[in-house]
Amino acid sequence: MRGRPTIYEDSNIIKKAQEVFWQKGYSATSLSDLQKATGAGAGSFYNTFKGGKKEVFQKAVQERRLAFDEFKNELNKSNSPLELIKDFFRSIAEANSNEHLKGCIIANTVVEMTFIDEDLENSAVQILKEVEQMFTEVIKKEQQKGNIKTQTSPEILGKYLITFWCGLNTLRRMYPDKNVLKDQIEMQLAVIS
Amino acid sequence: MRGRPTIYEDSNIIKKAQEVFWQKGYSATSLSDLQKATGAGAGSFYNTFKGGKKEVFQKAVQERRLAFDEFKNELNKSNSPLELIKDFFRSIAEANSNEHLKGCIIANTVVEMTFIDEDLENSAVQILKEVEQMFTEVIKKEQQKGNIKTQTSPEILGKYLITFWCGLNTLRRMYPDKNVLKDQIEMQLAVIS
DNA sequence: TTATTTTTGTAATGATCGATACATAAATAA
DNA sequence: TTATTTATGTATCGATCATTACAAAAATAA
Repeated sequence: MRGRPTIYEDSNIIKKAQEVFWQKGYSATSLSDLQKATGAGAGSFYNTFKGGKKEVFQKAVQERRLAFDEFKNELNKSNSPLELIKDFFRSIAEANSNEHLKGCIIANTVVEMTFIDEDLENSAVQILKEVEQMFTEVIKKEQQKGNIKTQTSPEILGKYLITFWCGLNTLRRMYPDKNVLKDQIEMQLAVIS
Repeated sequence: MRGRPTIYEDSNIIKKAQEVFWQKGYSATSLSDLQKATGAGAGSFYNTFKGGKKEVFQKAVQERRLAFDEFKNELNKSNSPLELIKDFFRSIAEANSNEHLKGCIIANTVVEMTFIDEDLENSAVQILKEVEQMFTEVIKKEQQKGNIKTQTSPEILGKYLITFWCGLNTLRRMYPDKNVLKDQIEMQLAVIS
């Protein structure tokens, strides 16, 4: 392959940019912020991402979806998928204060981008709906197996969990405290049993 | 009183500015946006609000708190405060699509401002905590009266309701649909009974 | 009337915004 | 070596940012 070798790998730029976007959101993050965080100058940045700031944000969001896909794979292999979901929620309480304050980049994006950028808004909403559907499917199966007593429909329970996830996204900022969150998460998960 | 008469009333500027902030958030709202929305030019704007954009945002948020105070007063006069709270949540489903997409300006602010402006973040968090406390107090009283069977502590149930409120803030954007939201709200309120 | 006070409208400020232009560096292909 | 290709660093773009400066407008007080 010809040409000067790349020193700023795409994936690394996205990773570093994601950290800034996650904390500051889309609008409040400047190109200058991204250049400082990634080390890449404007030349490299726009050579790699013709779509500029928006393209990098999209890719940072999509990168986050990969983590979700991975979790979904684990769910499919698991014998107790509901317990895996519950443990995922429980693990949130164990995060450090900075992670609490950052919250979920997808949920943050839905709140921030509604009247700002339709594309970014839609792709974030889409991901949340996929997560919701994952919840719903697991609940449906577990209900059929008799592992869940509640007769509430899996659709409503799935929406209950995604609503909880989004609510937790704010509660964590109000109380970035392990003990508070732990009790709260346990109480809310008890609804699905 | 001396001097040229005011044609842009403070309260009116705040009201108009609030509408823009509510939709677009703090960072994405420009002074130009505010001037278009309020009609007031830079002269009037900075003559009235020395603190500029931030001061107006603060006042727009505090104005919203008044609505909360009013509700709190109604709660204190009510014989069935819990039902009043539940009806408040139920009324959310009846909002129009634009209102769903706007969500709650206080909850939005907590998500947006975390790493951006400590003052604005803190005042929004403060308001949510006061709402939570209102929930908690009502639940405590109703439990003592025997109107709530659940033995879960009022503190956890209060946090449950504020978490629901914040979760609903995102769910409404995913599904700005009366029927979806109605069922969801009813299910979540059933936990407090 | 004249002086004083306050609000308003407009022009300008310097800073920063996201993005582009372009020369140079650094590799491979011919 | 020389030509070609790609990435990088830097200068700069016009636009917009939040804010300030300032003169004119419009009222009351003297």
